[in-house]
Amino acid sequence: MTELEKGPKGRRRGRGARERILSASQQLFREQGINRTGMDQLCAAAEVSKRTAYQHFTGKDELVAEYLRRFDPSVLSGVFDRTDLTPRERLLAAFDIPPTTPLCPYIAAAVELHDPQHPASQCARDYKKAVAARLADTAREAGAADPEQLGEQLALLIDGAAARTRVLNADAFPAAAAIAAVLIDNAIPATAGDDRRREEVSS
Amino acid sequence: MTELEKGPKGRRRGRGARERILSASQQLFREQGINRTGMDQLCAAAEVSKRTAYQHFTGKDELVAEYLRRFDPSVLSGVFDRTDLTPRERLLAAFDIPPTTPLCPYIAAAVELHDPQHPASQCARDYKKAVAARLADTAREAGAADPEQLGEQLALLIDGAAARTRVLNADAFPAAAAIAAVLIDNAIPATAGDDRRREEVSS
DNA sequence: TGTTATGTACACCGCCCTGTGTGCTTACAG
DNA sequence: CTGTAAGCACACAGGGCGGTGTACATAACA
Repeated sequence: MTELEKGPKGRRRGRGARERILSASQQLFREQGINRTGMDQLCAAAEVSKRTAYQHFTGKDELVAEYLRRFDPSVLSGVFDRTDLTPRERLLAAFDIPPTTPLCPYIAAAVELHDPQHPASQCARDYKKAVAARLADTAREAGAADPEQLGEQLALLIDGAAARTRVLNADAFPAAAAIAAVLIDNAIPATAGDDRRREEVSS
Repeated sequence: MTELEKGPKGRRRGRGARERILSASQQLFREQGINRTGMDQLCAAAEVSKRTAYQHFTGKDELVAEYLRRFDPSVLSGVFDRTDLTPRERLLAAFDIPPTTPLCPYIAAAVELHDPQHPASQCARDYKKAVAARLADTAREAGAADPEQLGEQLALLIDGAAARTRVLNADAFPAAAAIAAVLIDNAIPATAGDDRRREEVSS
C-alpha cells in the first residue's frame, strides 16, 4: 500500500481540494459562465486557497478543460445505458432534459472561449462527436436505414434545442423531440426488423 | 433646415464616427467575440478616439445591443423577400449560409453576455422570434398544415446548425437543410389547398 | 520522531478592462 | 469670418483579472 501515491489523479492524502474546486467550477461556470467567473470567486466558493488551486491546475484553461471532462459519464451513459427502454425510446430519451440544465456546457465553452485550439474546445468537439456516435449506435440498434445520418441529425436537434433554449429563455426540447420522432420514423423502414419496437405514436 | 439636428441617428455634420464604430464592431465582435474585444482595440479599428465612442454610446452594453440590431435587415429580408423562389424554396434558402458566417451573432451574444436581462439578449430574443415568425409566414404561404409549428421547427434547425457548426468547426447547415426538407414535405399536405400556389414546382 | 506532500492565509504583481477629464482641432452653417 | 458642435489625443482612475511568493499549518507515513 505504500505505492498508492502518484495515482493518475495526483492527490494522495489531502482533504479533497481538487474535488471541491471542480465541484465549484461545475456550479459557477454554469450559473455565471466561464469568463465571468474569476478564480478568486471560484476559490472562495470551493473553500480552497487560490494557492492550492494553482497547485492542482496549471491555469484556468486547464481547469476549464478538466471541468468539461467531468460531464461525459453523467449525461451520456445516463441516457444510453438504460436497458428498460427500447432503442427508439432511448433515442427520444436524449431529449428529456431536466430543467436544471440551462445550456449544454460544451456549446457555452466553445462560444465563450472562442478559440478552437483551446483544450476545452477540443474536449467539447470530442464530446459532441461521441454523443453523435452513441446516437448512431442506438439508431443502428433501432434498425435505422442510415444510422450515422440519423445520429448526426438527432445530435443537431439536441444542440439546436440547447441553443434555442438559451437564447429564448424557454424550453425548446419538446419541439426538438417532436422533430426527432418524425426523423426516427422516417429513418426506420416500416418493415424494420428491429427487436423491440411495439407501439408507434406518430402524429 | 436648421432643425435637421437631433435626427434619430443623432449625428448631424460629423465625419461618421458612429458608423465606423458600428462597422468595426461588426467585424471584431464576430472575429473575436464580444468579451474578448476591448474598447481600446475597437476604437483603434474604427479610427475613432475612445472619447468619441463613449459620446455615441453610453457604454459597451449599449454598443453591443446596437450592433445586434444592425443585422435584422441584411439576413432576414435577404432571404425571405426573394420573389424568384417558391415558398418552399425560400424556406430551404434559409439554410444556405455563406461560409463567411462563423456563428449566428445572436446566439453568441446570448451566451457570452450570459444575462437574459441584458438589452442585447432581449434583442437576440426578439430577432429569433422574428425569424421564426417569418418562417411561419412562409410556411403558411407554402401551404403547411401547421405553419407556426413548422416555422418553430425550422428555426430550431437553423440554430442547431449554427451551434453545431461552431462547436465542431464543420459546416452543419447541409445536414440541417436535409432535415428541413423532410419536415417541410411532411408538413405540407400532398393535396396542398392553399391560396397562392400557382407555380407548379419544377419537381 | 521527523520528513514530506498537501493545504492555508494573505499580500502582492502586472495586465487589461471599462470608463472619464481636459484641452485642442476641424468642419460646417449662418 | 465666426460660432458651435463633432471629433481627437492623451493621460489616468478604479477595478477585476490571472497568477505568484512567502510563511505557516496539518496529515500521513517511515
